[in-house]
Amino acid sequence: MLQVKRIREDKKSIVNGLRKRNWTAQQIKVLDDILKADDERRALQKHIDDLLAENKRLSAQIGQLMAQGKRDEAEKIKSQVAAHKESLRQLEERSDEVKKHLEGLLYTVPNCPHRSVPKGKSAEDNKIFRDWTKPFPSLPPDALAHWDLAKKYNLFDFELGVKLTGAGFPVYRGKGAKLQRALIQFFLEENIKAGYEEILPPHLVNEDTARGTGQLPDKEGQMYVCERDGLYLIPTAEVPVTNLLRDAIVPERDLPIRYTAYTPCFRREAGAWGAHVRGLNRVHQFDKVEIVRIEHPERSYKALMEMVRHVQRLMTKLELPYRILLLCGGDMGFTSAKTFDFEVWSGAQQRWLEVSSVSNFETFQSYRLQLRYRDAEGKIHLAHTLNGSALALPRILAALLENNQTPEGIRLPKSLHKYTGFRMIS
RNA sequence: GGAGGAGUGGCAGAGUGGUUGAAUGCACCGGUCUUGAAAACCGGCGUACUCGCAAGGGUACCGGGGGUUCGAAUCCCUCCUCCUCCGCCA
Repeated sequence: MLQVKRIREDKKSIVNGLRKRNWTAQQIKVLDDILKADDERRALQKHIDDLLAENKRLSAQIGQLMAQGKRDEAEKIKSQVAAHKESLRQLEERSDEVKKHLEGLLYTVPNCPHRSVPKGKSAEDNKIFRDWTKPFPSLPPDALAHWDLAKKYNLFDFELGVKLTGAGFPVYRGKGAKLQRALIQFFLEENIKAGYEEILPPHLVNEDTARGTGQLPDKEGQMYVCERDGLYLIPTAEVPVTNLLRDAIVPERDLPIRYTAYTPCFRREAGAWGAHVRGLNRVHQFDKVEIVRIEHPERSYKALMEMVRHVQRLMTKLELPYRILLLCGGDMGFTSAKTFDFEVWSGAQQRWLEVSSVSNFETFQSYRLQLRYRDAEGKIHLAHTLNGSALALPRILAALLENNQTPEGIRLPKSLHKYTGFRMIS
């Protein structure tokens, strides 16, 4: 959520940002509605506070009069207070309406893209930040897509998943299951080496937590809900991990705070099914290792690049052809100020698959989370939050299987050997 | 799941209807003293919203929400969490 204060003080840059997200002049007018609603909110608040202050004073007087036995005078003041209370009731009712309205408006405004974010309407306008320049792996003419390789080597099974749960819940087995576990281990170890503290969070979260990172109310339809208990299945580790510091004030010297977490991710993906979703390209439950960073505002963009380089190293160690995209305003997520996407080349499908998204949210999340830090002078500021996948497993697995297939079997990259215990799937 | 007890500032812990945003201690920050440190002493030390150029005000918050009252940390209702006992159980 954007801070109203920022809209008030720096409307011009926000307007520019929204234009990058292809907002029309008509849409941008919501900023004026927000300022208007906030003006009303403040005026009401002032009025309410003044009346409350008056009542407080009068109540103290009543206390004194009672103590002195001046009942009549006390009664007179009581009626005065009663009159104020009636006004207060009305003012508070109106104030609640205005606040709700204001919040509703604020929820519709996405984060303001950083000035380095390119304009653009869709994925086609994303800038290639780093391209793959080497030749792609040469595959045999009868190269199989990962879903066929899975059958051939008995690595995972969608039909069984349907039997147990439904479409999009694969059952991994044998070397497929072990490879999955090895990847998780590999990612976690690499992240820990890079200074991230490992977190193993709950996979179900309450409403406050879902609200903290903006899953509620924005993406309610994307989450699985346990209605009876008021809990949500996490769509990403970002949710529980970033919320660790909800309502917290950390000392400046503790920054940056770096977390990494493996969790399964549950996504309803309502309405997202169509072309290109075969096999592991899109599923309802998948595994992901996430990195989260809480940063000083002055260093968050440096941190973003560090995270990009870190994910890059992971890709290199996995020996996978990849490219990095700098997302344009039109393709960026609602909450992000700047995002880099990583795509891996799927040799058999002959297409790029997104495997990581690394973003700086600046204060968009921390405002709602009330995640702050205290500087050397004791002043409190909102921290910047960043996160990225390092990495999401299914498409990495797909690319590993497809790109490394040989007549003898599937060859695994060296960095994984110590985690898998085998070098080939055959 | 059943019975009982408890939730107060970073921590410990007073406070059961009237100027208590909250005693006291510890921790922390600044100062005096000291060659330095410790001890001792003095002072400071919550967050959010809001008014003000500022100095400085105002309001709210004692697990969450609601209620009673002129007035609530204090009384009532409800939910949550923790502890003890019973039951169940990996």
